[in-house]
Amino acid sequence: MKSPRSSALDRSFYDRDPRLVGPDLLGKILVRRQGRKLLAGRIVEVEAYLGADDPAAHACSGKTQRNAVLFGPPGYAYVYFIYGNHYCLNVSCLPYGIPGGILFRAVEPLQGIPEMFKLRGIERSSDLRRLTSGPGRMAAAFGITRERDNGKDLTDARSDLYMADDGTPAPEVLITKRIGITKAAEMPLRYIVAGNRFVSGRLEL
DNA sequence: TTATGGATTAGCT
DNA sequence: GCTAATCCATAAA
Repeated sequence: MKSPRSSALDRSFYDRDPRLVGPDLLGKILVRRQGRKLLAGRIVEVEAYLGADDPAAHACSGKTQRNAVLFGPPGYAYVYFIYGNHYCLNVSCLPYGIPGGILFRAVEPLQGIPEMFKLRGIERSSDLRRLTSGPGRMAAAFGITRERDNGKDLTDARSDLYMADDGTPAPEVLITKRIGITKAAEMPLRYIVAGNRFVSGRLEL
């Protein structure tokens, strides 16, 4: 594995349609520096959210204080709080002024697993699949909050939160309908690594 | 100022 | 499978 500093995904990677960025993010690595610990997970499930054409997207009805990051330059973290309990992590796509983003739904834990269990507040003996499988769980396992991470540049390997490429070959990608939404639920904008057991949904215990 | 409902999860039936 | 928990951004007034 190359050094994390040299392997951060650059801004041009995100400066494209979310429908292209989404599948390309599968197999990449989410890196978090938590104190002296390093947390890392391989991305196995994401969803694309578009702009005005996508009724399910937060950016659908225009720019607001909350969703401003989605309208900003590509490669920045959009973190929102949902259902009174959970944070969700996205990355902005497309150039400044054009909204769009990718929601991170699940990763396969690679490094810092004991720390992740601690951040989740669950026993180390729990099913590993429940650790980072689902947007709320994943955000909690990586200690992600709106206060701490919203608006953060994910292309900066000196940051405590960024995306890395360790050179792993692109995995086989499956495309499905998005999960947990009521509007535009039929749009095929969910991308998962074929056969990976850390993908959220049906496969859980 | 108040009302509404959501890109979820855990826990129970 | 079903639902309560629980916050806050947004819209309506």
